[in-house]
Amino acid sequence: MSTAIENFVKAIYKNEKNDSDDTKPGNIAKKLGISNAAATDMAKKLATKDILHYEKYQELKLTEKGTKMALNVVRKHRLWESLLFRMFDMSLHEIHRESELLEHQTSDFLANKISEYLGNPKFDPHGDPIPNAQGEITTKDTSVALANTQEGKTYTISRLMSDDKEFFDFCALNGLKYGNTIVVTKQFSKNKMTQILINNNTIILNQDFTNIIYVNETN
Amino acid sequence: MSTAIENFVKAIYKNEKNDSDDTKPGNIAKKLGISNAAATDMAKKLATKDILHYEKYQELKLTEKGTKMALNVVRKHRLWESLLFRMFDMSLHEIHRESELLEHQTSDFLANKISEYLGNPKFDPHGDPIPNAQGEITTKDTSVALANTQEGKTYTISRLMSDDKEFFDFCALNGLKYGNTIVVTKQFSKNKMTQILINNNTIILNQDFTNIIYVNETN
DNA sequence: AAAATTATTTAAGCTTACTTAAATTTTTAA
DNA sequence: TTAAAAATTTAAGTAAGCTTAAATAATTTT
Repeated sequence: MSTAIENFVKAIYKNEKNDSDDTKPGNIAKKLGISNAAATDMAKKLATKDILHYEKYQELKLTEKGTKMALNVVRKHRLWESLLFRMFDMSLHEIHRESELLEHQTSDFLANKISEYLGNPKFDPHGDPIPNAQGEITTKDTSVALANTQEGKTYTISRLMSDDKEFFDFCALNGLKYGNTIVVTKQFSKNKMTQILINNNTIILNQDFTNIIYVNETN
Repeated sequence: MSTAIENFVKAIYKNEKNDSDDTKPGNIAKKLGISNAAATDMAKKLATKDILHYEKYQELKLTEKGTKMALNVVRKHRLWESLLFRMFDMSLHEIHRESELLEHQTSDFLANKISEYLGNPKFDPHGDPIPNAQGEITTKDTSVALANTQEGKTYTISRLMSDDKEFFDFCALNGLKYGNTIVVTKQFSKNKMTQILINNNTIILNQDFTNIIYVNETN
């Protein structure tokens, strides 16, 4: 499968999984930086290959085959991120950028080698789950967005769901890192901000960030 | 630059460097598995980009710019081979196969990270020199093809110049490995075969192999 | 040195993955 | 509920990187 197709099914998969907007061609086009027309064309083509269901003006839905494809690409992406993060001194943004390219030129054979080398990890450095070789995600995700946490409780960071360099720079600067502990000291519901304590520093995050930082309550 | 262009300049570079046949479109086409017409088209296009010199019916010659491009791709290829060989249990053929894909999706940034991690190696697992970040090969190659060695002398293997699985399988089976020591016990000049002693085994190699196994005399 | 062979080039055409512009449908707002 | 806005689709066109077939030039053989 071509890089264009892999990116297309990946975008649908991620949109379905994480985003609130619908899975119509326009939204996928926006994420891929292509025209709506191109997205419609691609959708029609992939429908003939039984990769997704396409009906005029309706949302795009991956078939089982399409979902497998998407998960296979996601697996390679997250394995690369894990490997690059472990081996080299690279930021979350950098590992993402490189993995975005490498994922399409990685055989299943090599992906398995990487996975094995890393001890078949279940999560990447962003806290995102890594599908296994069969395209299954076996972990269950109990984490919640920081926006939905409760004042006074303690949490550990489980996912940093972003591709954005500025966000990751901010995270690195403030110790916001997969596995680290934070205390939610105040929720400003009206202003949609959250105050947290991390590494003895108090910082206030707005919703742009509290919606993409996921945490688990500590027991 | 596209994968097609990178492979094209790489093929010219390798042809000039290693092979005896001329660098006309037909030979490049053969190596890339494309038609002669496609090779001619590509050559004309690259000439307009100052990547190579093209004159009807003449050999293709890389410009300085084109040579730099080729060396940059070769560098990435050989760095990937070195990394995969060190980290995973993969054969010479397997690391080649995977590197052939990864090389085109590797930023200079990542290539430098890999090089640094490996201690800026000067040779890859085949014994081929790795160009530095400036596209220079700083080592000088004093090795000779096994076909041109002298009876009774002892050599160490310095390069296994092939992409072929069967050849590498043969090498692995017989201890023909970068750095290993062999004794040339007999040259059958008439029949173009060479008898060597390796790991206490005597084997006779024909010219297909003695032309691509390079060695250095031991002092 | 002419004929035969081989290689290169030109020409026309194909597929993939896009584009822009116009037409159509759906959704939103008045 | 109708008009306006927004999104989707269709249509036509482009560039890259190929193909095959035919024309042309170079090379080899006799």
